Amino acid sequence: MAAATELTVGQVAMRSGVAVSALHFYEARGLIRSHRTAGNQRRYGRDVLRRVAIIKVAQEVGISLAEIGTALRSLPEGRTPTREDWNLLSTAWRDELDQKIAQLKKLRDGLTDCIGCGCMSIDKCPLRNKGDRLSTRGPGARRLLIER
Amino acid sequence: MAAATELTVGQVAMRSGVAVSALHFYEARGLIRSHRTAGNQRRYGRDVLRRVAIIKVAQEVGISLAEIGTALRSLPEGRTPTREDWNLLSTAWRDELDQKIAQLKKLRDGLTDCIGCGCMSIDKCPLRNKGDRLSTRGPGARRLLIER
DNA sequence: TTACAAGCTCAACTTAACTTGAGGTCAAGC
DNA sequence: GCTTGACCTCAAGTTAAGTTGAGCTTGTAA
Repeated sequence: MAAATELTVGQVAMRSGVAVSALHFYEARGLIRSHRTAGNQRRYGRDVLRRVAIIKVAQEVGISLAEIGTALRSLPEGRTPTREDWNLLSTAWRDELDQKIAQLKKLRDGLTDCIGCGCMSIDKCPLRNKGDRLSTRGPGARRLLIER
Repeated sequence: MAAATELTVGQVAMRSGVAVSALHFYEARGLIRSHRTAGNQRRYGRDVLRRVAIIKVAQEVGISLAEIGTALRSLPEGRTPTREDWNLLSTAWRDELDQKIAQLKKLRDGLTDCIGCGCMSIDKCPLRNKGDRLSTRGPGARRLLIER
């Protein structure tokens, strides 16, 4: 057994709780990186664990992998994320979360107001006409809960 | 021009703001209904506008079409939704919304606590280990923001 | 040295919610 | 009577985030 510093995909999967296939996928998307052994197998530095942790947290916040990738790649020199970097990212993501919460609250309040009114008029219901339209932009599936 | 009571798909699309193809789609999913002219074209009663309005509001709340369909079909006798029905649905959906908001708040508070700590330890970070795991259940795409 | 687990690649499948396109019909004005 | 726009059906495409499987290679423990 070599120095305990290098991890195989299986080990990373185990320790991070994400599937091997997901790690392959993240790598293809440029979210994590590995080098290869002579036999073409992936080996990861320990920093990959922190990266994966960041990815998972960001996903729970509702950030897409594409955005996460952009954020990670925008770190100066593409270096391993430090405490400082994490501060920046988590602050930004917390702000996004705050916005989403605010949006949902607005919607809930509208819904609360509307209970009992039963109007649901296409033209007059405040729920339907107020606020930025989410839909109607380009093809493909819609973002399920909220657009930015 | 016949009595102004019957609407064509195009008219419903216009007045409701959803695409004709989406209306076809909703009909295939059993969310709305139509009858056909001699020439096999769809004609809708005005109640379709209220139904579509309900669908759109529910979607903004983050309810899936499948759940919306179930809710609509569970209305006694499949009748046109009344004020009463709308009350029931909107109350239930508001509660769901409340839960989602609460969940996001928990996440945000965790994120806030973690800012500055920079730990991101897979094993120790409270953000990573606390709370119900969302992922890891069955194949296919994950619900983007929140599982129920 | 021989199993057998763990890796590798690449293509295809999954879900949700629609959209797009092809190929053909219906209706209404000129 | 013909052209034009609105309709119709059905199949296939789109996005996100992975998973699943086939077919083949590595690595390691007995």
